[in-house]
Amino acid sequence: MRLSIIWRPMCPTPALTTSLRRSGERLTRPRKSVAVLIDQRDGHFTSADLVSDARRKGVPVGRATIFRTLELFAELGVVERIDLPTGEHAYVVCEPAHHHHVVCSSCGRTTEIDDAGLEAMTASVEERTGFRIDRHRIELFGLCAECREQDGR
Amino acid sequence: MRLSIIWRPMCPTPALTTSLRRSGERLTRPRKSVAVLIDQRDGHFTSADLVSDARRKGVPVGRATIFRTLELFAELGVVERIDLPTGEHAYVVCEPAHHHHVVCSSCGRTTEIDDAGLEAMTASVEERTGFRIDRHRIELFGLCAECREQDGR
DNA sequence: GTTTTTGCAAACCATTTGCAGGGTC
DNA sequence: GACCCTGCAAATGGTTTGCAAAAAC
Repeated sequence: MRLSIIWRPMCPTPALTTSLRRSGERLTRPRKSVAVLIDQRDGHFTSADLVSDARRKGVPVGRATIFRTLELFAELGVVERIDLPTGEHAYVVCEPAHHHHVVCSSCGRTTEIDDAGLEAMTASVEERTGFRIDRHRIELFGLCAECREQDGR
Repeated sequence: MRLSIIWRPMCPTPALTTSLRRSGERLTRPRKSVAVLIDQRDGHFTSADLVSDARRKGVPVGRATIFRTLELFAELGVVERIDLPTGEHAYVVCEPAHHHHVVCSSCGRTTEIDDAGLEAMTASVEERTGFRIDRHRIELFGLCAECREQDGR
């Protein structure tokens, strides 16, 4: 006798899946699976992380689909691709509106920050350089409060 | 009769080569060649750019050496690796001290900017998030004055 | 029923590495 | 002369792609 195990996706946090619905993208099972895998992550993650998560948990999603779904989520603005200081590419979940992150170098957890004086900064740069700034990449790295406490610093 | 053409490096802008001398690194001909290739560039460039420049100009430098030399220059702080909005990796020449760039999306030229209110920004973020920031990546993209003028905007 | 998405494997591309020979100090 | 650097070609690792089968609308 042979048991076939059907993997059933848990209900993912709405943010990722509703963004699909709202944008008219098809809500397929593999995409839901990727959403679940992302939700089960804490902090930033790489595409390779998701691939191995999927394998380990027996979630039936192909490598290519994970890449394609991450790209899609990035287009929708619900995840963002960031570049770690090491040069690795990683992703973080985020609100479509905000786009700056503080990343903990120890545990990898991220916090979103709002403007935080960016407006003033770009205005100052525009004035002094003659550039007109239209996009930016700002990533801050450091230790979060919890990791600082654990490390006793 | 067969003419063999010996490629002689032009004298590169001091910054790159003196940084080698000063740090005790060997001043080899391939490294000088890479320095020249970089000097002949305007704006940011990729490793692939240098490889094709070298091939086109008949400069005898191996691909691996270009990568190794770029890594070395980056360690010395005379070039910096940046990540373009497209996700491509590129390099820009820079002063060892400053580390923020404004990159023109049209012509690729970069301008270095000093602090520009960053201190205030990180202080504000530290206070509000509990993180202690120890490194950051800040890249601003936009149109430089010249390109704006040409485009009539 | 039409159109989109998936999964696989192969292709691809930038980057790294091992190693023997050559250059620099 | 000792040690470092170079070049080649092969290995690598992440990401993309072509295509037929499967799923979503």
